[in-house]
Amino acid sequence: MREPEAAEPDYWTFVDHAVRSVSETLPEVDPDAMRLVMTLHRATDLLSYDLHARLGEIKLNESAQLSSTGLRLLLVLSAAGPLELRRVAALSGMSRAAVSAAVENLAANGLVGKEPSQEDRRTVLLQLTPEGQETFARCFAAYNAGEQHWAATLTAEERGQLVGLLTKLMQTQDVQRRA
Amino acid sequence: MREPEAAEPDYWTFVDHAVRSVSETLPEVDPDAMRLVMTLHRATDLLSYDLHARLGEIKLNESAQLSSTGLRLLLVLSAAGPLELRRVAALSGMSRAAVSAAVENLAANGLVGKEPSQEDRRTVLLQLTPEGQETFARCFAAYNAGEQHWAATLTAEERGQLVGLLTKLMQTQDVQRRA
DNA sequence: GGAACATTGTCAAGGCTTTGACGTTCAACC
DNA sequence: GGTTGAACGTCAAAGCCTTGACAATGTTCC
Repeated sequence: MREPEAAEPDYWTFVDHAVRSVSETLPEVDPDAMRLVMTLHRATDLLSYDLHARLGEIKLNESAQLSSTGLRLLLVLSAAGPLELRRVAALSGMSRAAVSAAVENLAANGLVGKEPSQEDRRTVLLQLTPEGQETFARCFAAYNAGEQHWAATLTAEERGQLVGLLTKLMQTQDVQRRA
Repeated sequence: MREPEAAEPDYWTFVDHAVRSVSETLPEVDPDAMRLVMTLHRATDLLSYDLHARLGEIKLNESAQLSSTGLRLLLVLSAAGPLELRRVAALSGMSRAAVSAAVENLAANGLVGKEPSQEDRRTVLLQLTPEGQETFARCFAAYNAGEQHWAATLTAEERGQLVGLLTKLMQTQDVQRRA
C-alpha cells in the first residue's frame, strides 16, 4: 500500500492515472481492456521513438539520410527477394502509393532497382542493388544494436513470453485488416 | 516438426520470415531482440488500425468526425482536469504545435474551452466543456467496446502478464525520450 | 474474338505530424 | 531594477501517409 505517485505524471505513468479516472466515471468501460491497449500503444510508441532517434544519426550519403520507412522497405526486399510493388506494400504495411514514392527515393540513391516484369507488364519488380544490400547490412546492424539495448531488460524467457502473448492476441477474430 | 507455411506470407507472418532470413545473412544481429521489437511493432500496428477503423464510424456532428488524436486529447483532459497546453502535449505524446492545431479544431466544435491563465499569462488553460464530456463519454465507450473485443482473446491472467512484461520493458535505461 | 470487370502502379489532393523560428511573458541574477 | 535567459503558444515550411481517381494491362465469361 504505497502512496500514489507525485503530482505530475508523465507520458508513461499517465496510463495508471487515466485508467483509474475513466473507470470511476464511465461504468461501462472495462479497465482491464483499456489498460492493455493503452499500455501496448504507449510502450511501442516510446520504443519506436527511441529507436528512430538512434537511427537518425545514420547517414545514407552526404545529402540524404535513411528514413525509418526506407529501412523497412530494405528489410522487406532483403528478406523476400525480388518482389512486385504490391507485395512490398502488403509486407511492409504501407499503401501502394507510399511504397511507390519511397521506392522512387531509394532508387534515386541507387539502393533498389526497378524493372518491369515480363510476365505481367502492369507490375514492376523491385530488387536490392549490391549497394542496397551493403547499406541495409550496415544500417540494420546499427538499428539492431538499439533493439538489443531494449531487449536486454528482459530475460530470454520473458522475451519469449511477451512474443507468445502478442501472438495469441493477434488471433483475435473479426478484425478489420488492411486491404 | 511442421511444414513451413505456404509461399505467400502476409504482414503478420512476415515477422518469422524476416527474422530467419536476416539472422542467416547478418551474424551480428540478435534474432531474439529483432523478433521482440518487430512483433511488438506489428501487433500494435494491427491493433491500432482495427480500432481506428471501428472509430471511423463515430460522427461528431453532421460535418466532422472525431479523429483518433481528438479522442486522445479528450481522454487526457477528462482524466487530468483543466490543464495547460504544454501538459496536454506531454501527456498525449504529441508536440505542442500538434496539440495547438488539434485543439483549435476541437474548440471550434465546442468540445474544449480555452481561457488564458491568470497566474501565467503565457499559458492557456484547456478544459472539457459539458458537451465535450458527453461526447467523450459516448465515443470512448464505443472505442472501449473494440478494446474489449481484442482483450477477450487473452485470459485475465495473460492480460496482467502482458502489461507486466511491457512495464518491465519500459524500465530500460538511457532512453531517448521526448523533450 | 469481344465486353465487362478486376488489378497494378502512379498522380493529385488533403490531412496530420514534426522541426525550427518568432513574439510574448515570466524568472533569475548581479 | 534592468538585463539575460528561459518557457509558452503559434505560425510557416517540410515530410510522410492515406484515399480516391486514372491509364494501362490482365482476366473471365459469354
